Amino acid sequence: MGFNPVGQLEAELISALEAALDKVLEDQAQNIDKPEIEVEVPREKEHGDYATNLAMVMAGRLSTNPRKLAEDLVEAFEHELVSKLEIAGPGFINFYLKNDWLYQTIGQVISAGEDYGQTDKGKGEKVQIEFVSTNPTGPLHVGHSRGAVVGDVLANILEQVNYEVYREYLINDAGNQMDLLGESTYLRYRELFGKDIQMPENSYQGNYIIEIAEDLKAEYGEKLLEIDEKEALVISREKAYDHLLANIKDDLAEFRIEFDNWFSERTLHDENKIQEVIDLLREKGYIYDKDGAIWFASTEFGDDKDRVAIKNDGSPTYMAADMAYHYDKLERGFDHLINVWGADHHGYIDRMKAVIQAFGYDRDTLEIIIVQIVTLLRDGKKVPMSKRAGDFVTMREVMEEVGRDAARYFYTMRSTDSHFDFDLDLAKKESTDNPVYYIQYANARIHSILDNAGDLSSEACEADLSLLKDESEIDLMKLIASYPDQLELAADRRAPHMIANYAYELAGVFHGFYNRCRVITDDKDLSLARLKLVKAAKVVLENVLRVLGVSAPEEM
RNA sequence: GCGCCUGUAGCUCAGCCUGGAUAGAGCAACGGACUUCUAAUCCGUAGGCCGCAGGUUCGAAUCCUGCCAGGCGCACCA
Repeated sequence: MGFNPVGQLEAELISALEAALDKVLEDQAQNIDKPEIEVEVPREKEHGDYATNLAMVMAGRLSTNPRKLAEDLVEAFEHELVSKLEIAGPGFINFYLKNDWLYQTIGQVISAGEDYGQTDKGKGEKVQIEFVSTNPTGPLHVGHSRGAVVGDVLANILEQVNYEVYREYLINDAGNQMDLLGESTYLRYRELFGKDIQMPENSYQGNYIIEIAEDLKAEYGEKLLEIDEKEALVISREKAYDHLLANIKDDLAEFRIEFDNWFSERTLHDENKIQEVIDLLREKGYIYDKDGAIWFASTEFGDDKDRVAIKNDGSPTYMAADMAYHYDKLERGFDHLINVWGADHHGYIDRMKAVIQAFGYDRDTLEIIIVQIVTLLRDGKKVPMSKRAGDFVTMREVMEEVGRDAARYFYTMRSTDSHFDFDLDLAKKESTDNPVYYIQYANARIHSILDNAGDLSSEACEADLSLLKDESEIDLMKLIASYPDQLELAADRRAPHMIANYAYELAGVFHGFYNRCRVITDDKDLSLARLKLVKAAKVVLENVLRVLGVSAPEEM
């Protein structure tokens, strides 16, 4: 575990540069602070495989000419993989590498197979990631889908680089939203028997409520009209709850999203956890009484204002339940907590971090990832989604309209910071415009090549890769080699879209290679070498698609 | 009013955290490539005061400040 060819190469270049710098400084008998040395891949290919600005940074400190310093550094530099050094521009040092490291890497990629991409960056750190966590009061809609996919893919990425990831869904199954759900269902039930009903202003009015009411009718007949209304409301609520939660679970499962734990908020109430947490915080001095309510002094930790935990009617706020829930998380021994929230909850961050601090943990133990809103586009126009009950597009509808693969890819491909315009027409298109098909088509082409190669492909492992010299071959090898590094970066930045973009780029480079370099030719040695490269590309493409949760069809 | 996100090519977006050389990609437009492993592909052309104004720096799309515009929030709702 821990195979990251690009990361390793960069580390080697940096230490070789450091050695060169030491040599130069010693010659000049200088004693000066050394900067953090960095190498980067230049934008322009003409600037080599890597470049460093070290000479320019140091020149300032030594008050010397950067180009002169660069010359000294180049003179002192030594690394077996570097074929050529060049000084350019205001004092950049450009590195040109021998291809050997690529040839070596390709072999390692094939042996690693589906493990390729795994590194030890996370060192087994235990991370809990909580996402989706919607009320079971209706089906998941498009707004939830983005958070669902982002959370899932982020979890996959973290797992790849050896974080021990635990996925959790908090079921908000307590409080007055649930009661309202029960009431809405019961009213619809009464309506089925011809009773006049008046749906309250803020009730749930989607058609799915009527379906649940019909289930109730089928199961209980008129019985719920006859019994005590309180009891009937509870039965209605529980029926709706079971039904809707099952729906949510089905939808997510079909979207290839699985959780390690479904945490019921009710258990916190039933097991008196909320009171326990309030007592604990009161002991610490962060709880006080005012205006008949019980307050949490979140301003002690940077929140805008203090927050009510127990209302003056004696019932806990959602905040109180969340406090108890997060205390429970912390007590379970995770090293780090990540919550994926919709943009409409960003105002909640400070108070939740205050909670974490009040419990005596570092506020950064809890990390909130905010996912910006989604707009659906059809025919280039926004699909209207009013907040009026029932008037929204569900996650299932989108999934069924564009397919799971496209839906998952689209929800992943943009930075979570950006508002996202989901172009339904594009996602459905089976053509070059659609990034999902573009990527999957690359995979299908790989399979086609391997099929055509027949027995030849089994000999490919022994191939002499030094025959691979075409620019498109080198580009492909480089991109393949960078996969573990990309995963580490995406994990670090909590940026699943980087991996979606990587997959797209990989497919693009592969298509370029495919068009330029015919794999199976009369030249057997070259054919074998290219087959080996194709096999490595297959490994990475399949791995990255697995991380994205997108299928890799063998033919299209 | 306060907080968070966004503003980069006609459109959709990368790049910004960690400053670097001529700012990238896809779509749309235009021009090319199929007797060849899948043309669902590839190659090329054109397209930019990186929202505006200051500042820091040898160097700013990137860092800092102010402003403008759009979005989302600012409950004893969840």
